[in-house]
Amino acid sequence: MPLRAIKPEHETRTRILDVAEELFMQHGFEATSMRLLTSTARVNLAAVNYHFGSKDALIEALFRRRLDPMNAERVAALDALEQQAGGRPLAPEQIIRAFIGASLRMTEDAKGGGRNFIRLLGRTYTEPAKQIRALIGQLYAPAMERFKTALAGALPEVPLEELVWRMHFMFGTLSYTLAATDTVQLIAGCKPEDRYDAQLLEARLVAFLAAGLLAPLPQHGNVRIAA
Amino acid sequence: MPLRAIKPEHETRTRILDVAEELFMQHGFEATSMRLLTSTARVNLAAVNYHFGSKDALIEALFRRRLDPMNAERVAALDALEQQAGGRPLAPEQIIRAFIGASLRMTEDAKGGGRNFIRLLGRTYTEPAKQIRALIGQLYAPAMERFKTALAGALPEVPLEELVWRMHFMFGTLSYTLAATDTVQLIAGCKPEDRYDAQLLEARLVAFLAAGLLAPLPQHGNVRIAA
DNA sequence: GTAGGATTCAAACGTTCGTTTGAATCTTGC
DNA sequence: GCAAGATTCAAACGAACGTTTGAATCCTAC
Repeated sequence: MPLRAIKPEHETRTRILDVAEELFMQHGFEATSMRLLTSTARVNLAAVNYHFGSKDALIEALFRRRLDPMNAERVAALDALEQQAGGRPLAPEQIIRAFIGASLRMTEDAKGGGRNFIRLLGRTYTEPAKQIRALIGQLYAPAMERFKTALAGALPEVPLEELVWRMHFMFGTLSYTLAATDTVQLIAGCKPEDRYDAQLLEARLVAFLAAGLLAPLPQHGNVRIAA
Repeated sequence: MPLRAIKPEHETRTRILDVAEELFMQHGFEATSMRLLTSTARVNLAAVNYHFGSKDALIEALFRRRLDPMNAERVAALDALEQQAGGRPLAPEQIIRAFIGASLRMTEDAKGGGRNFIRLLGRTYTEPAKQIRALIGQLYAPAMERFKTALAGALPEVPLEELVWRMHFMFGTLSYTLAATDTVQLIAGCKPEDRYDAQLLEARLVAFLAAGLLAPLPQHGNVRIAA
């Protein structure tokens, strides 16, 4: 067979994962049937159950394939920053870039399906199914802890409890921005292609988030003071 | 029938809507079957189709019931602010409070189901089904335009294109914060009851968002300058 | 009290779902 | 080149889905 160049190691598995990323992003988990998925991927209906075990296991494999490297990249970026700073405290902007950069870079990977995954991921934080949220949380936890420590060092004047909330806000801004595809156009008629000028979007996000993280502490009538 | 105090006008309709709010929030639209819904609401299986026409029409009625008053409240709050300001420009914090106040007040309505709705709404911005997103956008559009104008007046130094993105970020922060129920606990072990101290949460959100909206304009290597 | 519209009811409709099965086919190691 | 494992295939499984039906029941107005 001279035409077959190289034998793909796990061609069926990979093709299922790629198509699942796209269809789950377009229609959601529940609304994507195995029949549509397997026919789109040009594999047999039973292939998903053979290679992954079940639809749920496919979803889990899908997240693990992307999320582990992405969070590893985040932590590595943070490590590099801290090493080259040599003990000096990092600027919050640097930490923010280390965090959001991995996501933004993946949105530029339209060909490889990375963009599909990022948009799928953004909507999954609010996914109803508990097990999916639990998986996401589990895959994120180590990187989260790492960034919490880093931000606490960069923002010593922000109490830890407040910082946790601000990280939460940051997380929300990022995931919503990357996941919502058309809602933004309802706020205003922005040219859709701007969304994928990742460089400009990153600058906008960093400016907004850095200001938010560094905001003066909130004053509230409640006498509860951060410990 | 002395025991029946008052005849509820649309008891079945209302009970279906209330239960739908709760179940859709817990399990999502697709995963909530009509059989579970109607049996939980203690109505006949055919009641949804009789009173609403279909499951999709029920979803639409559910959003209309809450979203129209909520956005009307937002606009009214903004009107009141501008009237009492008498021509003087508003502070961004005031506008933010007018926008997020309606949502936060509804999260305190645990009894009436408002909290269910807010959490459901937050996850619906990224809902896969196009028709649902379109409905949400349509119901939001007038209030959005109103707040865009108000913020543009309060932030004259922010170019309109940048402002639209920052509103987008604000929207994401709010919806994610109100929708995500347990993801925050993965960032850090924050006491869950804090989430529903609406007063404290509002102060935190306003501080974060006001700083973000007022942030210095982003500098990016790209020479594209806001028009 | 009785006609007539509104509502509720149990039952069934046809469809689609995720998964399983067992044989057929391909791939690999010797 | 052949046994053995890995993979693919067509077909079917039982269950659950949203919706429809037509009779039964309730409510209201006269």
